[in-house]
This record gives sequence, structure tokens and C-alpha cells, in this order.
Amino acid sequence: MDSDYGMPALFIRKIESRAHIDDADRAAIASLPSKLRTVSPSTYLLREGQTPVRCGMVLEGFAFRQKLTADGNREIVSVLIPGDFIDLQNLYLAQADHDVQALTRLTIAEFSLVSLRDLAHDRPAVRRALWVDCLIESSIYREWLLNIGRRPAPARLAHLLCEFHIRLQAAGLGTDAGYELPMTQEQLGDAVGLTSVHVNRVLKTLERQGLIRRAGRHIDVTDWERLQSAAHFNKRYLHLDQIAPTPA
Amino acid sequence: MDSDYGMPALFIRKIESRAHIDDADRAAIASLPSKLRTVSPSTYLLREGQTPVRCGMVLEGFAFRQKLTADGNREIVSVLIPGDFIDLQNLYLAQADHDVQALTRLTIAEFSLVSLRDLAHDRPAVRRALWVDCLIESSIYREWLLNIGRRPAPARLAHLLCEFHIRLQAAGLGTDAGYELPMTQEQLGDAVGLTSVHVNRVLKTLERQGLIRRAGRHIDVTDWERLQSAAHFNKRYLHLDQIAPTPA
DNA sequence: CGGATTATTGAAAAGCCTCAAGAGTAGTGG
DNA sequence: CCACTACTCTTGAGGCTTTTCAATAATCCG
Repeated sequence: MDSDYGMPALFIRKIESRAHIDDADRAAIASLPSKLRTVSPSTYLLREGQTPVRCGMVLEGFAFRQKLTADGNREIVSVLIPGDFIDLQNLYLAQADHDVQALTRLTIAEFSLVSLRDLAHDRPAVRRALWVDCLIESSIYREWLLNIGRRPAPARLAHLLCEFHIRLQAAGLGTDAGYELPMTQEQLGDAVGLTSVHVNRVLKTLERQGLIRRAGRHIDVTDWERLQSAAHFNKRYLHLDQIAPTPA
Repeated sequence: MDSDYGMPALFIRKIESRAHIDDADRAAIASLPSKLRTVSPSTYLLREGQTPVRCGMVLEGFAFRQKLTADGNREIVSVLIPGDFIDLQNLYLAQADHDVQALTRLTIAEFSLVSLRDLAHDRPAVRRALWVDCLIESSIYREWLLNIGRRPAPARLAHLLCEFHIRLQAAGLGTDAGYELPMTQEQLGDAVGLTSVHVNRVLKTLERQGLIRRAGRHIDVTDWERLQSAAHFNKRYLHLDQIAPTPA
């Protein structure tokens, strides 16, 4: 029921990447009551239609947001990595409009919505960081819309791989050389609006062209330049430079 | 340079639809310095890469957000109707990640980002409403991702038509019977990830099936029930019932 | 080790796109 | 007010990307 482990370190790191905060802000975050929870793959953390009373952050592992059509087709609209908020939108929206599901074995920190609202109310800098986080999420949605709506399958998948590469590096996971991507090809397809069969063929093409190499669920980025240009990837939409680096 | 006309009426109406506010909030909004501007169709209100210093709201007419791929393909990621904020994301993001362009002749109210930030800082209820507005925009992006990623062309277009129907009615424009949709078929295609040729064929099919009738840029919804079911449309994602109706 | 899930591959079909041309519509200037 | 021009809409034909269906191989998990 208290702060330890990845929380509040990851929380503070996330907030610091979104706004300048001071020691009082850090103290307020550190004293935010939180509860660790570990769940197995496929566990639902949130279901469409629910009225949640808690909000969580991914500490270890991966999760994803999904929406389903009435006839059962799935679209994965976000992939959550360590440091990402699971359901910040529930801070002020009464009803969940999508599901969140664990992709891997997952450790999360949970806070009550009330205490998080209080934190946002009392600490303007933290509030701003949370808001910025929501805005960046919006920006990523816009880029995904462009990706799915207007890029052919090879560029679309290459773009997704580029995004993971950058985001995982920014989160301190993965290296220049590559990263773990614990998604099945069916899930990849659901994230970019393709079928798993086509994902398989396109990935093999990217591999044959020497842009990536795959080993199980590990992606080696063998030619970052060409991978980016195949995707027409530009990381601006991730707003990583949102604030100036904190002074020494 | 001051409040008149649609501003602040529309602004207040929007805020009231997102959170409960009191008379002091209303007064603060009313005293927000604003400037009216009217622009012709296709005018850019915001360009990707810019660092904006103002924020606007649509008062009359329509606008849209777009993103372009490096090879020139366009995706329209939002359509803005009267009462919508044009660039609320610039409140806290330094650099624009997309363009906003006038769809029709357009009248907007412009505020300085500084004064809007001050308003958000001083008036918690207004701030909450603005935040909620950002969150609802995110929810719409998620639904569009599902729509473009996983629905076939007829359902996809039907869904877009349903959304406009509901949003325009909520904004007091359009009736049960139908509405003006001042978009070319090419723009519709860019909004749902299809070509204008295919949009044309699909619209004619929807018309032949008796779901809609078209006259120029006017859409008559001749069978709302069947249009919704063709789209598997569920308006939950619009979060229209975000707050309880204001007490009498 | 055995069962289930995931990855891979082929063949055929479907949906959507491209190209192209003609018809309608709207805006502009004389 | 008409004619001209530029869009926009419409339609056809053909092609290409992606899907569907299906079967086998590989991998994961208990």
C-alpha cells in the first residue's frame, strides 16, 4: 500500500519528462498511496463500459488498449510500455470507451482516482505533466490514423517498428541494436489494420531487404536508416523534446 | 478584441457540456480577451512544426486536422464543427504535429495561449472542462482507429455519417432529418482512408439501400436505424453524457 | 512429452485502387 | 448575365494489394 520498487521512481521520471517539477512535487508524488499488482498475460485491466475508481501505471511488462467492432473485429489502438499510464483518461471521464489488457506478465502500480485528482489539483506542475501526457497520447493517435489510413502495409509495419524502437529506448529498454517485442503477428496485425498472414509476409520481406532481423519475439534493427525511410518515420509526433533537459 | 457574437456564448456552452461551472467561471470566460477572425476555405489555421501563441475556437463553419505522409498522401484525422477548439493541444505542447485547415468559410475566436493558460490555472472547473475536452478528442481518435483499421468501406463511411449526425445535432446544427456536410468526396476519402472513387461508389450504394439521400453536400438520413446498424455505430465514445444535465 | 498456440506458405478470391474519360456544378471575369 | 474554367462527381475497365481459406511446421507451456 505504499511507495517502493519502481513506483515512485518511474512515476517521477515520467512526470519529469513532461514538465519541470520541484522537490515539493516529487515529495507529493512519493507520498501518493499506491498498490502494486502483478497480473498474467491477457488479464483485463479495464473493460469498456466500466466506471473505474483506480488509475494505474505500467511498471514492468507490456499492455495494450483495444476496441472491438460489434462483429468481433479487434483494433489495438495503443501499446503501453513501462512508465505509461494505463487509464489516465478515467481521471475525468466517467465511462471507459475501450479495454486495456495485459500483453505479457505485468506489474502495475495502482492509485485511487481521488488521490490522483488531488495531486493534480494541488501540484500545478504535476498536473501540467499529466495533461501533457494526455496530449502526447493524442498525437500518437493522430500519427497512427495517418499510418493506418494512408500507408501501404510495408511502410505501416516499418513505422510501428520504428515507433517501438524510439519509445523503448526513451524508456531505457532496448538498445540501438534492437528490442523485445512481445506481440504475436496477429496482435501486430490488429495494431496496424492488417491480417496476421499479411503481417507475416511483410515482416519476412522487411527481413529479406535487410532492414530487420527477427529471432522469436526479438527485433534486431539491422539498418535503422533504411527502416526509417521505408516508413517515412519522423519522431516529431512523440514530442520527446517536450521540455528542456533539467538543468544540472 | 473583446467578447461578443458567438464568443463567449459558444465557449461557455462548450465548457458547460464538459463540467459544472459557476457564475464566477462564466464571468472569467466572458472576460477572456478574444479576437474574431474570418477566413476563406482552405486557409491554414495551423501548420505542422509551428510554435503557436494563440488558440482558437470554431464559431461558424467547418475545419479539419490533417497529417501528410512524406510522399504526399493526406489523412484527415478530425473534422471540427462550431464549438470545437482548434488547437487546445498547443496549450502545453510546444510544436504542432499536424495542420489545421478551413473546410468552409470560417469564423473563429482567437485567444492568447497565455490568457487561456491563466484561465485554466485560476478556474479549476474550467480547467477540468478543457481537460475533458482533450480526453474526448482522444476517445474519438480511438474510435476512428477502429473504424479505419477494422471496418469495411461501407460500414466505415456509414460510421462517419452517423458521427456527424450526432455531433451536429448536439451542437444544435442539423436536424433529425439530416445535415449539411460540406466535404468533397475526396476529403471524405481522406477522412476514412479510402479513395474518392471508392467513396463515390459506396455512397451511391448506401443511397440505393435507402439509408441516406444526397443532394449536393446535403445528407438526408432516411433510415437512421439501418444507417447505425450498417455502421455498428454506438455513440458511447462521444461521451456526450459526460456530466449530468445542469439542475434547473 | 503432449496439446495448444503461433508462424509459415500456397492458392484463389475479394475489395479497393488506378487510370481514364465524360458529365455536372460552381465560381469568375468580361 | 453569360461564357469560361476549374473543380467535383460519376462510371467503366483492369490491376494490385490484401484477405480468406487451408494445411503444415515450429514453438511455447505445463
